[in-house]
Amino acid sequence: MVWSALTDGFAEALKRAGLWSEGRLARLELAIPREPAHGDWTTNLALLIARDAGRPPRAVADALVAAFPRDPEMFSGIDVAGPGFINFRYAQAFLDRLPSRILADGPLEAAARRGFGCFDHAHGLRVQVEYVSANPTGPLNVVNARAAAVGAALVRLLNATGHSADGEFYVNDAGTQVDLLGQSVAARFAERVGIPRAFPENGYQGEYLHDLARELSEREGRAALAGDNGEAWFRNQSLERILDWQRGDLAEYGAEFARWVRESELHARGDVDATLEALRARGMLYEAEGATWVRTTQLGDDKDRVVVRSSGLPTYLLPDVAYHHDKRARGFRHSIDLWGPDHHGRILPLKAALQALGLEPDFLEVLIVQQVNLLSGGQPVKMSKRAGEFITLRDLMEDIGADCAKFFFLMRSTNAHLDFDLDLARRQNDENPAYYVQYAHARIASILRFAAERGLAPAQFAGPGEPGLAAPAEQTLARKLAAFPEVVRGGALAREPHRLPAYLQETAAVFHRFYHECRVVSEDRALSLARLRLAEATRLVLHNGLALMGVTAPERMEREAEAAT
RNA sequence: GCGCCCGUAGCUCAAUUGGAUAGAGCGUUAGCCUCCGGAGCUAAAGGUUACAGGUUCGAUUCCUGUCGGGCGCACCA
Repeated sequence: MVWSALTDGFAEALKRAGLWSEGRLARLELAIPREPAHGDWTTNLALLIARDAGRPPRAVADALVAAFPRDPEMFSGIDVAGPGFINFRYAQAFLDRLPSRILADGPLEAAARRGFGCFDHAHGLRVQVEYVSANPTGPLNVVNARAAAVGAALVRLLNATGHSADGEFYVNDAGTQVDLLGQSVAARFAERVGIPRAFPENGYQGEYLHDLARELSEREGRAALAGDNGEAWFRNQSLERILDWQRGDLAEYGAEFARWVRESELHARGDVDATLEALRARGMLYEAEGATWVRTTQLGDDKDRVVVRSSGLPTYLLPDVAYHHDKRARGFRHSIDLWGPDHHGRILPLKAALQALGLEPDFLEVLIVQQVNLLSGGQPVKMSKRAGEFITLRDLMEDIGADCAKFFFLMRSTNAHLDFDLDLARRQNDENPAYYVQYAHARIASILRFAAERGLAPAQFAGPGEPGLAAPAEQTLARKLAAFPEVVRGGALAREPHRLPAYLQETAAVFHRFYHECRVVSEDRALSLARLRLAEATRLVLHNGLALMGVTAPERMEREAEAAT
């Protein structure tokens, strides 16, 4: 892989040039320049260490270039440019061999850390990604859908880059929200069977409450209503059913979770109490106004937080701390949590409380998944959370399909608001970027079928006389394919899955250009085989990129009912 | 009032963590199907990166302030 060759090369070059230090190598940043004239790879290392080395940037760059170990099979040119950039240019032989190497690496399987695009950057670092974690009080909404797409993609990206990452879903099945659910369903049920019962203030609204009430057995429900703890029965019955809905929808959507952890487990196991005592033992608690507080201000929070209310019940914070402590105890070295936009106020308190418990300051990383505005006909789709009327994950899957939904959610950076154009997503034509990428994949599959009918397959070689990739469109495409591992590495490192769809759209565009300029299957057998391998390598890269996004890569695509018009 | 996110082409968004001449899609305009899938391609037009300062070799990116939009600021989650 090019990235590791460059990294190793600079370690060697720094030593040979008498400029070695661990810290300088750590500052090495390799990038693929957007301007082709600046080569295929570039680094500003000389600019960064010039001051420290006491020499002008260009002199440092010249020294590094002179000392850089040459591999003519990989790079034909290493140049110093501008104020001191070092630019690398691929050798023709490297580009010619690239398709074969990509095909040898094969399909990407993130969980197995295998395939073209994977590289062991992290040596199995245990990372946990907690995402969605919706309350079990209703169907999953569009922000949940966005979080599901992003979280699942992050898990795959992390595994592809040598982390050992698991997805996890935290179920808030204790506390006031699910109690309120129980009260709401109990009231709806009572309504159904003709027993007067007040609907709770701020109770949950929406059609699904009636569905739940209908599903619950009239016999058991009536008995439960009569008992003292009727609401607990309704709460438990309802949240299990809602959890089943959520699990089913997420599985269908392709978001996988290694574990579903319940808040109630933490209470039952004594983890919450143990956390409280651990905080107390560390001198981080105090009593005031009848409540128990944790000294988070000592660790960067703007106020201390209540962990046990004057009623004796814990606030949300305590089980949250217990949960994250449990993650650490299970061997995860890092936790990436995806939270909704209305929860950013919880970041500082939780981080501070975890430190109060002795966890590393950077153990927890929180990504905010920003809100989604659904647009239809250029207008926002009206949703009323109060009335329980909103578009659900299931609605989205039925309307535009899981592939398209995931592609759209992953197109934008996670922490920016997203305007989701439903009309565009519904369109099955070239304006829809999801189809654009999938179409390129299907088109290549079609070319391969066409070639196979003529006895040509990418695995065949014409022999020593086989031509290289000479046409500009071929070279542009090969260079684009070579960039894929770096997109995966950068996307994982920056937690930015949106780089994948952007790259795939570019790759598809470059392929289409190649297709128009270069006839793949022709009378020239040797040339046909070389181009067929390039096309197949492109198909594999598109497949691998889509796989990281959780989007299918179809062999064929047919439009729905358009011939009729 | 305080905190977080955002402000880039008519619209929706990128810009490789501070890099070299700010790029795509949609929309607009003008073209390309005897040939491997036209769900495709080519070209044109479109910008004082909200505004004003600052930091340095270099700023869309970092800092300060102003303006505008969103979300928080509980002994709910």
